[in-house]
Amino acid sequence: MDEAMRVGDEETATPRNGPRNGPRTRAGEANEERILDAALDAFASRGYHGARIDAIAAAAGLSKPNLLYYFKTKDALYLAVLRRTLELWLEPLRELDEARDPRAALEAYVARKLAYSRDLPSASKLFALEILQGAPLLGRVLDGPLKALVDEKTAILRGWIAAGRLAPVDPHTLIFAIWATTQHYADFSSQVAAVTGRTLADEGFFEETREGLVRLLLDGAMPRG
Amino acid sequence: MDEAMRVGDEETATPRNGPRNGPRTRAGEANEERILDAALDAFASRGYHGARIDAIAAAAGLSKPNLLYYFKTKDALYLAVLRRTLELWLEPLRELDEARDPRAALEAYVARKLAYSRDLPSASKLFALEILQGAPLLGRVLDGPLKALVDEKTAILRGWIAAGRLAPVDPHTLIFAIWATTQHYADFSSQVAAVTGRTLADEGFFEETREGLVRLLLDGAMPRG
DNA sequence: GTCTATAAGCGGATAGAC
DNA sequence: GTCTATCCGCTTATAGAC
Repeated sequence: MDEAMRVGDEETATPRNGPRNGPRTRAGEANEERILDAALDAFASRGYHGARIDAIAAAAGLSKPNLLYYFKTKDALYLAVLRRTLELWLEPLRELDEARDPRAALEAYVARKLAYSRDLPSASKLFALEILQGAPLLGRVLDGPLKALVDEKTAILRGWIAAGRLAPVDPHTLIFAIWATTQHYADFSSQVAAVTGRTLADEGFFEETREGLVRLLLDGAMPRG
Repeated sequence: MDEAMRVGDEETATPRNGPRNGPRTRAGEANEERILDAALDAFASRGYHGARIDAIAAAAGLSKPNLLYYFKTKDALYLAVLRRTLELWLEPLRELDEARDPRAALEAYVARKLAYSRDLPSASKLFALEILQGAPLLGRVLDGPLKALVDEKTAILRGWIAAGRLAPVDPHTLIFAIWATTQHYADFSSQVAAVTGRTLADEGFFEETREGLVRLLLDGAMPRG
């Protein structure tokens, strides 16, 4: 993997996510989308090195050379997948709203993140794999935009704590706990399925889990009173 | 990767973890240990396909053919690493003790798991990678020994709930939440470091995190009273 | 047990016709 | 834009001397 070009380096990156800058047809656009979808699944379930471009091409209904017409290298394809998924990944935290009631705001955030784990498990796994391996390509996103966003939101949490509207929990610990618990159901779905026999696709399990996480994170496991 | 032989299939597996059944010297034992240590780091940080056996050999201070004298194939080496780490991984949950006070027992479990994330981050990452990719080799461990262990412990939690010593939280949700939050600091250490600037190796951060997780999981984020 | 040298095969990437 | 055929480097694994 060419680590010289990272996701954060928008200047040095290909201007468009796509492979070429010239004119493109609607059929070409559609192919690109299908390739990116197939690549997301492949990279998420097998990792960068484990993914095979001929398998991605087959899943997208193209030949291997034809895929490489759209994305010149495996690296470029991986980068394009990462970029396309990035905004989606950062977005839920952005919605954490100072103006709302703390309980309602945190409940909504947990629900949003858990729905993301249900609806886009491959995206969650892709970022998990990338970060697990030291975030070679996402590094600058983590200590740039992500850190800035987290700083902004921890300030909101601190304000709530100062106002007595939130218990004096460490804001980073709380945010990490919400990420970890909700993403767990996507990233470790095979383990969750092995232990419980259920997945988030099961609507009842989703609702029980959402309710259970909210109760646990907001009210704790010890009896109140 | 040869998926025909899984970690759970002890019958069909090599009798010893090592490569040969015959006599082995103390130097040979030491080499095996060094290989397994190097292999754990490599597989955890680069994944099965990304790990290179010549790099593992170099890290262990041997030539590549010499490593292959100890472990005939890359697959056998990966399997041996997974087996050696398995017991260590299952052990903390075993210690969750019905006889103890629920609060003390859960505090101890969180502390144990967090210390594991600090002391053996590669082991945590290795299992995370394996489970993330669908647990091709650990599958039978998850729905066998792990499920049995979890069933046993959820029964304890249910007992505590029935006795009013624990709030009515779903036992699976609680166990998953403890796993997810504590393992997060090992598996996503690069993200934690990017956002907070600290790691569990920092004793102050470890203690704050342990305290913070215990407070959050046991007492919740909302003010009591 | 350990090495140097080499075989064997896979998988990313290219050539070039259509 | 899409394909068939092919190249070539890289990595696992083996041969065989020491």
